Amino acid sequence: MTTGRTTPTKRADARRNEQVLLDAAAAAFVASGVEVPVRHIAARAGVGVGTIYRHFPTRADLVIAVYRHQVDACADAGPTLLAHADSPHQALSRWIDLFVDFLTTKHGLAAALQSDRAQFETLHAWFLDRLVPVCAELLQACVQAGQVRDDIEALELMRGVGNLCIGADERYDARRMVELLIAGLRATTQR
Amino acid sequence: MTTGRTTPTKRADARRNEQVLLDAAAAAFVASGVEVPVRHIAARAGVGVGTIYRHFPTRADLVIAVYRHQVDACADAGPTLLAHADSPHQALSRWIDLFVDFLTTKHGLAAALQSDRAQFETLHAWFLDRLVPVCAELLQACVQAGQVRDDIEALELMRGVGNLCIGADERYDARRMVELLIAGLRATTQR
DNA sequence: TCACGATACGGAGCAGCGTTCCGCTTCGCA
DNA sequence: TGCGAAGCGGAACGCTGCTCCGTATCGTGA
Repeated sequence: MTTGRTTPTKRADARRNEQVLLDAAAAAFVASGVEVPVRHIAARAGVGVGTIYRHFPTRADLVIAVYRHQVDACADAGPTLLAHADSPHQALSRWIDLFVDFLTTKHGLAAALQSDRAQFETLHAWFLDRLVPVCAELLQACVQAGQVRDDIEALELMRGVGNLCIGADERYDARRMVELLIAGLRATTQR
Repeated sequence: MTTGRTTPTKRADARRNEQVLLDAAAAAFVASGVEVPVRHIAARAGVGVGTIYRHFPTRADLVIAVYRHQVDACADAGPTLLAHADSPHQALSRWIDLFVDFLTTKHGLAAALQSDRAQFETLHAWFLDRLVPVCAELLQACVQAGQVRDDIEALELMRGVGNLCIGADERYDARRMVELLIAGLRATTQR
């Protein structure tokens, strides 16, 4: 607006720092979970906290940036699975598997997504925006094939699956619980 | 040990304050959720925060005290339901209903139970200790009646149900998700 | 090559959290 | 009624996410 041409692109050090930050955050998330303090990430990256907040206005933006590729991959897998699976239900089931994989391998991510702390609302919203349409497409195909009851919304299913993935450990197998949920989803002739 | 008889019971003001605190906490939980700051509860009760911490060494102890009666009632309902229901599965289903009722009517309680914040671990442990045996008894009866698959632990089911109750609102009906989970629990002849 | 404005950085500081600590007050028995 | 024990209040501590601004660095036009 003011100059418009002095520095058309980000400064080299800023670009470098952004990548350093993403790497440091990813490492910190693995080491200490997604709730690791911002200060720790800054220290690991060798920068001040101010630098983090300039690149990523809020914690959630940083988490989103770190996991963006994986979430995108999960979203993209939906149509592919639908096209190649034996049945819509199999496609849905496999896609849910991918989603559960993602959530359970990221220490504390599922819990962070559902935490009612305001800082994570953006994160929550972004995940849903990105993945709900994909889930809805799969679900719709299942319903049309008569393989799944028709009174469940994609949003509801996603949130249910996400919730089930919270706090998985050796005594709580989230995948098995999700399996139960998906089994319960099947269209039932008996009632 | 030292005196042993000077003051056999708590002082009157302490007993009074404990009740005031329980009432204030219950009101604060309803008004602002279980994550309401300790300072707010203290202010509502008209006491200092120190007073809260003498009566309830940690937040979790206060939450436990507030909900103790309701949790006890839920635990007691297990055997009763089992004795009077048409089938073990019906008893289990109704008992889970009670549990879901409890969790969803307490704003944020389910989330607090699963939060990985250390302060809530005691709370989480207490809930499970109290309710898992009851659930196990119901589940066992269902399995023996051949109504439910036999490879699910009570702890796992409880945690799954608890997780599903997190963040219920007008767009996410936790009860319906739990219904799916319980439906998925049924013993299946097909595979 | 260099000067200078735009850009980016670091970290002290703020507000809010749970929890601790200790000087003061109140209770209730002897 | 005196006095030791019990209880109370709230300042203070260490932690959090996040903001703000003086300082340092970059990169371009002269």
